[in-house]
Amino acid sequence: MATIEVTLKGGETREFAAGTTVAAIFEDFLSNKQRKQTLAARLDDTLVDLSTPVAASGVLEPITDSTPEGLEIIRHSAAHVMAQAVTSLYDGVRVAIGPAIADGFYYDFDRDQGFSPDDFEAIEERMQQIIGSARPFEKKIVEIDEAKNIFRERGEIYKLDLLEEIDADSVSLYSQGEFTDLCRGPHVPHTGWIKAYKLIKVAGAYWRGDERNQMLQRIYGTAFADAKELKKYLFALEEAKKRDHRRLGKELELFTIQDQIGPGLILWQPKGALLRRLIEDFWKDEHYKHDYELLYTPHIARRDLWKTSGHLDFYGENMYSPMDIDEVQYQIKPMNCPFHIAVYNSKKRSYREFPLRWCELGTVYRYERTGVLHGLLRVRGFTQDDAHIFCRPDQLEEEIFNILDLNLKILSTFGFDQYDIYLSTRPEKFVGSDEHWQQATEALKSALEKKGLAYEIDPGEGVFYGPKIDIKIKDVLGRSWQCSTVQVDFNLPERFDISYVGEDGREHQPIMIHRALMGSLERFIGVLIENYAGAFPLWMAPVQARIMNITDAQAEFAETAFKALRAAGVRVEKDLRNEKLNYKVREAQLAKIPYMLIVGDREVESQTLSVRLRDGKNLSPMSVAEFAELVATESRVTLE
RNA sequence: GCUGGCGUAGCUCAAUUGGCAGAGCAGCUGAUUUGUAAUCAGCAGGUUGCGGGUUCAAGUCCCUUCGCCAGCUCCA
Repeated sequence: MATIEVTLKGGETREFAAGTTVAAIFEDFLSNKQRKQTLAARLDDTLVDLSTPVAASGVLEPITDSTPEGLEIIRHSAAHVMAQAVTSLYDGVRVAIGPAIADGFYYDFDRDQGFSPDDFEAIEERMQQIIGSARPFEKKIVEIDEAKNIFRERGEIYKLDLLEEIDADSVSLYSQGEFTDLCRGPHVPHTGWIKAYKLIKVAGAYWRGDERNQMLQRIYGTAFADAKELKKYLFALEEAKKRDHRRLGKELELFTIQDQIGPGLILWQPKGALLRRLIEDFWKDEHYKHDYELLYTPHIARRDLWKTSGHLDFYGENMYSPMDIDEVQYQIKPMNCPFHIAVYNSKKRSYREFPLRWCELGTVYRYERTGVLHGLLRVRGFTQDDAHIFCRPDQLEEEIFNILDLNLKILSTFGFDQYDIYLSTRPEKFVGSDEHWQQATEALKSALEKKGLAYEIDPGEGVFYGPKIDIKIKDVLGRSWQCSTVQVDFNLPERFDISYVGEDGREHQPIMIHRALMGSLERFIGVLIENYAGAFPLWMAPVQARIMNITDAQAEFAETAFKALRAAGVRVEKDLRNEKLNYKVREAQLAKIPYMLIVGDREVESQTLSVRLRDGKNLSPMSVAEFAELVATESRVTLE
C-alpha cells in the first residue's frame, strides 16, 4: 500500500497510508484536548472536513473553534441545521442559500406565508433536537446530473438554478439526517458541535440579490463556539443600539425628522446646529489654509443646465420634478458641479491660474426610495463638503495626492484613523474615451501608492463620468461608512466645452476633479454621533461646560462666572434651578457635557470652581480664568 | 420600490376574548435650600398617524393612505 508524508503545520512529518482520514491523522498528531477543539482542517491550501481521506503528501493544519475559519464553519453548519429545522417544521418551503456572514449566518427560504419572530421559538427548539442528536454531516460527491435529479424531485428550483451555473462534472452534497443540501463545505463533524446559537431577525431578500427576482424570506441567526461568546455578542448588539445616532440625536436634542416636513429631511436643533457650525468652521479654516477658495451657489437652475450636464440622462431618476418659473422650467440641484463650472465660465481662464481649487458646503436634494432612508446616514436633502479642482492633465496626480493628504488629516482630526480604500474603475454605462479613463485611473493609482495607502480595486463601480477613490471610515465598533470620495471627471469639461489658454497660446480643455472629504455633513455627523456615543471631544462639543450652584446662596457667583466664561469664548450653560446637586449632575451627565462646574459655599469663599469630568473624576478647584484657559488649550484643533 | 414588523401624551411604554384611554419621565405650579447620577405634592397634557368600513360598541377587526423599523436593491 502506498504511503504518504503528512506534515503537521509548524510541527513534525509522519508517514501514513494513503487514504487515511484527516481525523485519523490528527488522532496520531494531536492530544485529546486539542482534538476536542478541532472541527476541520486546512490541507495545503484548502479547508476540508475531518472525514476527508488524504490521498497525497501535504501539510495539514487543524482548524479549531477559536479561529475565524472555525467560527465560519460552525455558522455555516448552523445555517444547514436551521434549514433542516425549518423544512421539517413547515410544509411547502423551498430552500435557497445559507452562508456564514460577518456576525453569523442566514438562510433564504421561499414560503408563501413568510416567517415572523414568533416562529423562532419553534425553529430553535427543533434545532436543539437536531443538535442534541449529534447527527454527522455526511459528504457525498455526485455527478452534476444526479444532483439535478435529486433537487428536481424535491421541487428545489433554487438549487437547480444554482446547479445550472456550476461548470463541473460533479458537486458535493452534505446530509445531516434526512436533510441534504448542495454545498461546498466543509462542515463540523456532527451537529453536536453547534453549541451556542440564536436566531436574530427575519427579513426579505431577493433571489440572487436582484429586485426583479422572487422575494425570499431570510432568517438571520448567529452562532459562537460557546455560550459566553454568544452572550458577549448579544451584549455588544445592545451597546450598539445605545449609540444609535437616531436615538442619541433625540436624547441630546441634536436633530429631528418630522412627518410634517417630510422623510429624509433634517431639522437641526440648536445643539446640533452648533455642532455642525463648529465642524463647518473648522472645515472652512483648513480649506483656506490649503489654498482653496470658497464658493456659494444657488439651489435651483434652469432645466436646460441639467440637460447640458447630462444629469437628466444619467441621474434623472434621482432628481425632483421641475417647477415652473415665468414659463421656464427649473430644477433643484442634486449636485453642485454645474454651478462651479458656471463660475469657471464667468471669464476666460489661463493656465497661470491653475490649479483652481473651489470648495462649497453645497446643499443638494436627491430622490431616494423610501425604504433606504435612515436617520442622518441616508437622507433626501444634504450638504456636501464639495470641491472641484480644475487643472492641467500634468497636475492631476499631484492634486489627487494633495487631496488624499488633506482628506486623511481631516478624518484623523475627527478621530478616524482606520479606513478601507477602494479604487473604482470604468462601469458599463460610461462616457469618455478609453485613453482618458486609462490615464485618470493611473493617476489615482499612483497618487494612492505615493501616499503609501493600501487599496482594493472595485471593478466597474466607477461613476459614468470617471474613475474614483472611495474611502470608508471605520468607527470604534469596527463598522465602516462611506464618506470621502475623489472622482476624476472628463465628462463635464467636454459637455460644457470649457477651456483655458495654455502656455502655447492655444485653447485646451482642463481636467476636473470632484471631491468630498466628509461626504455629507449629515452622514458624517451621524457617524460622529455613533463613534463618540454622543460624548464629543471638547473642541466640537456643542456644550463644553455647565455651571451649577448648590443653593441659591451661590447664584450670584455662578452667574458672574457664567458671564465671564461666555465672554472668554467657552460654550457654557448654567443650571441655577432650585434642585439637589445630585439631580443637576445626573442631567449634565446624561447630556454628556464634558465639564460640570460646581459652585457651593466653599467655592464662593475661595472664588474657584469645582470641576467634574464626565467620567466622574474631579479636577482640583480652579479660578474662572484658569478654567477658561484650560478649555482654550484643550479645544484647540488644527491640522499640523 | 419590495418582504416582514410596527404607529397610543414631548419621550419610554400599559390598556384581558372588541366594553369608561392609563403610568413613569419631561413640562407647569407650590413646598423644600440641598456637596458630585433622580426631594415631595399638585396641575395640565390625547380626534389612539390620516381617511373610510364592519359592529350596539373599535386603540383593538377589515380596507386605503402617510410614516417608522429590519433586511434586500441602490447610494454621500
